[in-house]
Amino acid sequence: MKVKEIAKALATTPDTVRYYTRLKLVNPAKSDNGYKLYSTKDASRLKFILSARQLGFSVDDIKQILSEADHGKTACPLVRTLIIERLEETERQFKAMQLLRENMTLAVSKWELMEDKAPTPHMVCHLIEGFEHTALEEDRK
Amino acid sequence: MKVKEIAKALATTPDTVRYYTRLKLVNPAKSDNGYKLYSTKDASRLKFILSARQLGFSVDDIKQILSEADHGKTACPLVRTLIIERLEETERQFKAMQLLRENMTLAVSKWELMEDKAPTPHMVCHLIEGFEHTALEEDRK
DNA sequence: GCTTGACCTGTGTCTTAGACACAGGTCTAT
DNA sequence: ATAGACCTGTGTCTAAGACACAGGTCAAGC
Repeated sequence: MKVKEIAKALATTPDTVRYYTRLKLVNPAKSDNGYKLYSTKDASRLKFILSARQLGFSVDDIKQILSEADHGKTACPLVRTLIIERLEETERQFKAMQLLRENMTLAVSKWELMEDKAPTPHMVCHLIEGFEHTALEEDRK
Repeated sequence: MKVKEIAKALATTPDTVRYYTRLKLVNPAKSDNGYKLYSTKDASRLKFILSARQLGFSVDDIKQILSEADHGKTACPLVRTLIIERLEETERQFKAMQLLRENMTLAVSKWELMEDKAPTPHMVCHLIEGFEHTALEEDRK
């Protein structure tokens, strides 16, 4: 399969496939015209990479995992370590997102309340101006 | 105030303050020794920037908002547009995080179940190998 | 045989929001 | 006078691709 074909088969972009190929995470064969030819083995390797990416692993993590696996090691202990790290990181980010979402929703509803008040021109915007203070109050707690 | 002082006062880093200064989001005065001097006006401008960043606005968004405000415009309509975009984006990311979190937790518990099974050496790791399939099954739905 | 268009190649640059490095100038204290 | 802590501007680095560009290759139609 050529790059565009395999990209479509894996529901990703040719650029992404080329990127992983550049990093030598996959090593496709080359036909004599110079085109890269991806085998089904390459395909499952790419599938693995894409899955791991979805799980939040960095490309660098994946590089390590594949490297261990390529040298005959199980890679399970490494994956164990990495996934625990990832899970913690995800949890942290998730909480941050939750907070951000709350803040935004709060900000929007505040802004709706303020909307029909007379605008004070020196404020950049009631909304953020308002949020700013609440944020500071929060900080002081 | 000099850069390190104002950074501490705003609970951020000197590098961040310098970054915003480089982008001309703030324009501190300069003392004759060449040092930048941040006034309380600069401070509240920076506070605004930091708050907006916390709300998920990009630096470029903020640049636009401040530019409108600096030209005497209210900037409220712009902020209205931007915050609605941001909120949608946040919601999207939040759902993605939720899914990622689920996937990871699921993956970890699966992996714990598999742990005492005999390891099959050709697998990179049961965990991801397993996830890969469920992910694919999900995709086919 | 030739052209056109769709594909491929490698390489290089761009993005975000800062972090970090570096060479050199400046302040304060000893 | 000199050490140490600070400042300056400028340049480079990060992650994970996206995009651009110059040139090579293939299949179809004329």
